[in-house]
Order: sequence, then structure tokens, then C-alpha cells
Amino acid sequence: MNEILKIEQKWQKYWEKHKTFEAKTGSKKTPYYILVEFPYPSGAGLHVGHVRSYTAQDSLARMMRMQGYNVLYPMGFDAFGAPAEEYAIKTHQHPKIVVENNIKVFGKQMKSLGFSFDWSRQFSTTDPDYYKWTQWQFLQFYKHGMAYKDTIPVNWCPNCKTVLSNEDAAGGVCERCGSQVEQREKSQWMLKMASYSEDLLNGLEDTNFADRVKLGQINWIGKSTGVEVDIDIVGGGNFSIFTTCPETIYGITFFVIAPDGKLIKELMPRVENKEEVEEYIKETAKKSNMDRTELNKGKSGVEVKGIKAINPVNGKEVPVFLGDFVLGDYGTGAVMAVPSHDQRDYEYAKEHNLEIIQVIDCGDISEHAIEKHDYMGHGYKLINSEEFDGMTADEAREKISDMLEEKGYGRRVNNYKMRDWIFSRQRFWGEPIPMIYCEKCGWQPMKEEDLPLLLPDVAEYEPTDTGESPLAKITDWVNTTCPHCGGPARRETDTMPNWAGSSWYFLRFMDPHNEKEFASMDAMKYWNRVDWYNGGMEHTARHLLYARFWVQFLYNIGLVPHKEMIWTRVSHGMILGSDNQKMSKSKGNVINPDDIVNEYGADTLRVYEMFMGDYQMDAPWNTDSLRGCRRFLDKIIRLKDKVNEKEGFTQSLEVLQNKTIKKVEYDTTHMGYNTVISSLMILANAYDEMDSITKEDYRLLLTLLNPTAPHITEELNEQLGFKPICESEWPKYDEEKTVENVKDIAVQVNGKVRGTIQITVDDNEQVIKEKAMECENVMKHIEGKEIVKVIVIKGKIVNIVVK
RNA sequence: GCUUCCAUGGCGGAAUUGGUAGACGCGGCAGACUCAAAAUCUGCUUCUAGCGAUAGAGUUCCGGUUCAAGUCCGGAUGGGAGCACCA
Repeated sequence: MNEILKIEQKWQKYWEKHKTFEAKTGSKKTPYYILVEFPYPSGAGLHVGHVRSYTAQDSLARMMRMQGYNVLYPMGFDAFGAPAEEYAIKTHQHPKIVVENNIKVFGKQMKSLGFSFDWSRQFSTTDPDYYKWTQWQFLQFYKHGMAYKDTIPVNWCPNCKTVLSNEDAAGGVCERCGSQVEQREKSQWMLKMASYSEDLLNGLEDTNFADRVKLGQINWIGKSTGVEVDIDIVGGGNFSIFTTCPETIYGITFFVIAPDGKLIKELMPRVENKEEVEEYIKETAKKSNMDRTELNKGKSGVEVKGIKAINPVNGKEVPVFLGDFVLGDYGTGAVMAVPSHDQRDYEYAKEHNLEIIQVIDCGDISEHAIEKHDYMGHGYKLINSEEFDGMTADEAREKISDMLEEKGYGRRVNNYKMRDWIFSRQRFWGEPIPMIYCEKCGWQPMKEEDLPLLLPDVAEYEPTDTGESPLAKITDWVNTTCPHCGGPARRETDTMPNWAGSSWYFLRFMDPHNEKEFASMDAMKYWNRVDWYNGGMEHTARHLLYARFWVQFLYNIGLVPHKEMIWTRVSHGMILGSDNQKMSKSKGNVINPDDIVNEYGADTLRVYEMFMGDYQMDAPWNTDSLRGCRRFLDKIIRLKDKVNEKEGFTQSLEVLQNKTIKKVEYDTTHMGYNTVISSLMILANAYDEMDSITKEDYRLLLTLLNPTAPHITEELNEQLGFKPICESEWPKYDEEKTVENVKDIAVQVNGKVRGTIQITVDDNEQVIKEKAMECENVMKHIEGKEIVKVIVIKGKIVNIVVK
């Protein structure tokens, strides 16, 4: 085994010394940018899951370089964030030191696996040279009115002691620690991401993302089309509601407004049951989102007495309720309730004994409401809806919307679930937000020339219960002067979320050492965009969405060449433990890549991870199967003994060789990594059956396997006396030689295989038919029967239909 | 509940996109080499019947389209993922 490690290290040193994988910006070769998500350098080290996607993209990168592309395959580290900070608190080290050490370990591990990264472009998001530009870009957001400070109820994680974005608190649970999130009113920096909803939706058309990735984003953006209707209050005043079902508007029997919204505050002076209403508002505020979902099997709420609202279409006066299922920050914070055709409204009406008016003739609703997708699909007609009676729901939907617009009662609008991006974190280990508060001048941006705003070196970085960042305690750092008036002022003490640095790192890789700009337009135009980006499915609604938003903004202010800078996005499946469970320390099913490299070699691990299954699906670890891959590489080594002195290729292997080149090329570019390996196993088996093979035969196999197993193939290639594979060209196949001259095909009778015949490429349909009829077993099955027709699919199959 | 993906031997998975289902690998069984073990090599390995040629069944289940369905269409069941009182 030591022999293998020696060989692997030898070639790793060779690549490093010869700068084999450094990409030259501006080279005349066709540029191609392959990206894998840069890792968070945790203390646990590299995971076998990293190895899977890095190897897959590495094999693509290595093949394409040999094909003459100028491949950019960079690597860096996303090192801001809570884990490093927590580890630092525990061990009383500065997070900077923790991160530096972890990065060293990760780098060493990656090098031991032979990934062909361009290490000259490496950086960490925590490098001041890098986060200077993250801060600079934040200032651009601010200067273009895209960043603002607002006091809103936000997701607060009591364990991590920080605010979380909606994306990080999906389901009311902290994404990092799993704690239940609380709602707290806090003043936060926000980025106006919601205003990009439509652009982010439309932009997907200019990408080649995998369907499941697109769908994930579409889902999260959550567009719904409907009508906003203005509702007058009896005795003056009004509010608006948003509905996606305007066709049911005649069925309104009450309205429900959000207890956490602004509307109820405005109405308060006119409310007759103030105490009751205020009590309900207080109770709601105490509940987290999760509680709201779980505790309300029944629908809680109180009537807002003294307030009656008017349905504009028929003048009907109905009561107004408070209900915590209505959210203050979605739509208008108020809804019309049509209990006959909405399950939630129905339950609320039952709970509070409210009137139910059926407006769509869809049969009995005494058990439950019949909802939109049912009545629309069935073409049911309207009733109790004045002049719209008798129209189908589909038709009425448009006609009623038209009417609302014509009469000025409302307008068609789109609503989105996606909110603005909560951009403040009350933690130490993040990019400081480069804003200064002055009593006289308010919030002021730092001067760009003063960036980077460095994190101070201090002894304490524990988060605080008060909801203030630990930076707030460092008065030397906090106290500064106002960039506008020069008077005394205080720095913002919150830091950015760790999604900030990763939102544009792929741009920096195009021009990583630029001191004047985050990346030059020339460099970005040369590399054009990320051609192929691999990452986890869990980043679809977060990192990838943030990154697209960030890039679209930069595009709109003229700083990047495309609105979408990422073309293809794919995601790999997880590697599970051998027990089919997610790998975790507590389950004891974690495989450490270092152990595998030491025992079997990096090439074996790489081949195994490519061979283990469908790249896009989860796959369980299996050490026996890994050993099988070691055996395969041993066979490759043994094949060297079969090499003879003859020139050129062996004639009888020609078709298989051409076919294999074609398949390896196609599969490598279509994520069929497992079948790349199996086709090479087939080729190796064919070689093994020969008495001897030529040097060229052998070198072909080594070259095709090289992208996946780069070390051992280089070594064997060198032993044959050839120049290194990584400096050679990829073999070309001849399409004509991928087809056998002679082939066995099946003959079916009535769709059942009854025999096989041998055909040649020259055989015409008539000849094939005759051969099929002469087949002994086929004759038995057609004897005495009437032949209805004979279907001949050239090169594939013959089917004889008989009666 | 909504959205979405998936279902093939003992296991991981192939199937040129409608054309011989089970490639390749793992595991298992039998054999060779060996004093023995490891390694390696050879053969078999979807199920049923048969010594065998062969025949029948078979890609979760039911139905349809087609000369031909793992693949396309409709329905059911089971499982994964995402969102979840979003009006």
C-alpha cells in the first residue's frame, strides 16, 4: 500500500511543480469554467461526500483540458459563520486561527486526492482582501437604495443568539441547531430581494439548471396571481385584501386580518372590545411560527367589534375578525373569507359560528369546503353571484376580475412568498457591515477607500443574550467619527450572514488577485460565466438564490457582463452510511476519506465514488464494493504484462475501443460517471482475454481512465515511456468504427424472442427477413400460421407477426 | 394538505431514450492453484418446470396505446425530498 501512496504523491508533486492545472486568463483556447461549491472548513475535515462531487467535476475538468479547453477549476473556502466561532469560544482561540488550521487540513486532504484545482486562485471569504469587496458590494446595495434598516419581527434563534433570515428559519426551526425560532422585534439591515422576485423567476429561463433545481427556486419564490380588492369600512376608512379566488367574491361572509399587522393598530381607536383584541395580539406575539401551525388545529381568533366591512360587489356588511393564520407580512395582511370554498375559512366559520354562503354549484359542502382545484377542474358553475350566475368558475374568474378593475374596486396583482433578505447577524465572526450611525446625520456609509473594515482582535466573541453583537462591547472599535459631518458616531456592530461571501465568490475566481476591483470586466468577459456548477440540493433555496440575486443586482448597476452568471447547475446525491442512514458521528457510520486513501489509495476511492451509483441520487457506502474497485485497478496494472512489441492498435479491438472513447466522452459530460467506469471495465476485460495487446492499446485505456484515476495511470504510462497523459491529447474516435460489421440481433414472433440471427452491415431488409425466416426455432413458431407482417428495424430487431 | 421526484435480482445499479431486461460491480455457490490461508483464475447465479434443447412467468399493482412497453398515457399503492394556515 505504501507503494501506491508513493506513486500518488510523486504525481501530486509533479502537477504542483509544473503548474499543470493553472488556468491562464486570456488564453486563446476556449475557456470553460467548472465550479464545485467551496466547502466550509469545519474541524471534522473533508467528508466522503465532498470527494464525490469534487471527483466528478475533476474528471470533467481533466478530460476537457486534454480536449484543448482552457479549464478553470478553482477551489477556495467559505469560512465565516457560527461553527468556527463556536469552536473558537470552546477552545479560547481566535476564530481566525481555527479557520487557518482547518483550511490547511482541507487543502492537504484535497491535494492527497489529486484534484486538479488551480490552487493559485485559492482564497477564503475571511481574507481581508476578499471581504473588503463583500463590504464594498454591500455599499453599492446601500447606495442604490437596495439596503435599508427596518424594525420588524424577525426570527431569533435563542440558542445561536442571532437573527436568522427566512431562508435559514424555514419551518420555524433554526437551520443550524434545530432550535425553535422565536419572533423578536429588532432593527435589521435588509436587502430588497423581494423586488427581484419576478426577475429571479424569469432569469431561470436564461439558465440550464436541472429541472429539480429550477422547481425548488420557483417554489420558494412562490408567485401567486390574484386580485387586490379595496374594502370600505362602515363609518369610514378602508383596507385591502388579496385573493387568488376572485370568482368566489360573492361568498364573503367575514374578513380576517392579521394580529401582527399594521391595520389592526390603525383600527384600534374604534374597536369596542379593546381588551379582548389586545390580549389576542399579545398571545400571538408570544407564539413562534411553529406554535401557530401546531396549536391551531382549531382556528383561534376574536371578532373586532365595532368594525363592519362592506363587500364592494354587493354592498353586504360583514364582520371583521382577527386570526393568527393571517400573516402580517404576506399580501396585504388581510383576507376575505369564503367558508364555502376554502377549507381554512370553513373551519374558522364553524369554530366561530359564522354564515356560509355557497357560490359555486358543486354539491354538498356540509362536511367540508370544496376548494379551487376541485371546482375549477370540474367546470362547476356559479350561483348566488348576481349577473355571474351560470358561468363556469374559470370564466367567472376573468369576468369578475375585469369587473373589479372596471369599477375601480381592485386590480390584478402578483404576490410572492419570498421576502426581503434579513442581512444582519448578531455574531462576531462575519463581515462587519460598513455603516456608521451619527446622531446628527443618521446612518452613513463608510468611505469606500477606508475598506476593508477589519474585525478587531479581541479576547471575547461570545454572543450575548441581549441581542447585541459581541462587537458592541469593543468600544475602541465601535466609537468612530461620522464620515459625513466628522462628529462622534458609532459603527454598526452586527455582521453579515455567511451567505454574503458565497454570493459572489465565483466572480472572484475569475480574477482573484485584483486589488482595484472585485474582478475586472475583461476577466469576467473572458471567462464569460460559470459553465458548470455542482452543489447540494439544500442550497437551492438559499445560496443559489442569494447568488443569483446578488449577480442580477451587480448586472443592473453595470458591474458584471451577464444577468445570470451561472449556466448549468446540477446537484449530486448524498453518500449515506452503510446502514443507509445519513452519516453522523452519533450513528458511528462516518467514513473518513483519509483512512480510505491510506489503505486503498486515492485512485481507488475516486473510482469507487464514481462507480457507486447514479450521481444524482443518494447511495450507501459499501466497503466490499470499494475493494472491487481496487481489484479493477490491480487488473489495470497486471495488463501491463500483456503489452507486446507491435505498433498501432489491435485490429480486433478497434470497434470496442472507438465505442468506449465515445461513451466515456458522452457519459462524462452527462453525469454518467458510473457507466464511464463500467465501460472501462468492459474494455479492460476484453484486453484481459487477449494473449497480448499493443502499447497503443494499453495507453488508450490508461488515457480514458486517467480523469478518474489520475495517479496510477500516469505512472503506468510513464513506465511505457510515453509523455505524461496530463500533457497529452484526448483520443479521437471514428464514428464509423463504433459499429460492428457483424452483429447478432433478436428475432421475435408476436413480440416474443424466438431466436437470434447474425447480420452484416451490408444486409438489406430482404436479406435480413430471409435470415430470420430460416432460423430453426422461429420456423417452429410460424409453421402453419399466416404471416401478417414482418417488421425489420435495421441493426436492432426483427418481429414477425402471425395469426 | 400542496409541489415534486422515484419504484428493475440477495445488494449498488445498466438498458443506445419504444427494440434480446438484468450490462458492470458486490455478495453467494462450485471448481483450479496451495500443506494451508490470502491473492489470483475458471464456471454458475431473476423465478418456475426440465438432464437438455426449450417452454412459461417476470421491471410495485390494475388498465390502455403499439408489431413491440422498464421506457409512453390513465388510475392505485408504497417511499424520498421541498414547502406548509401564503389568502
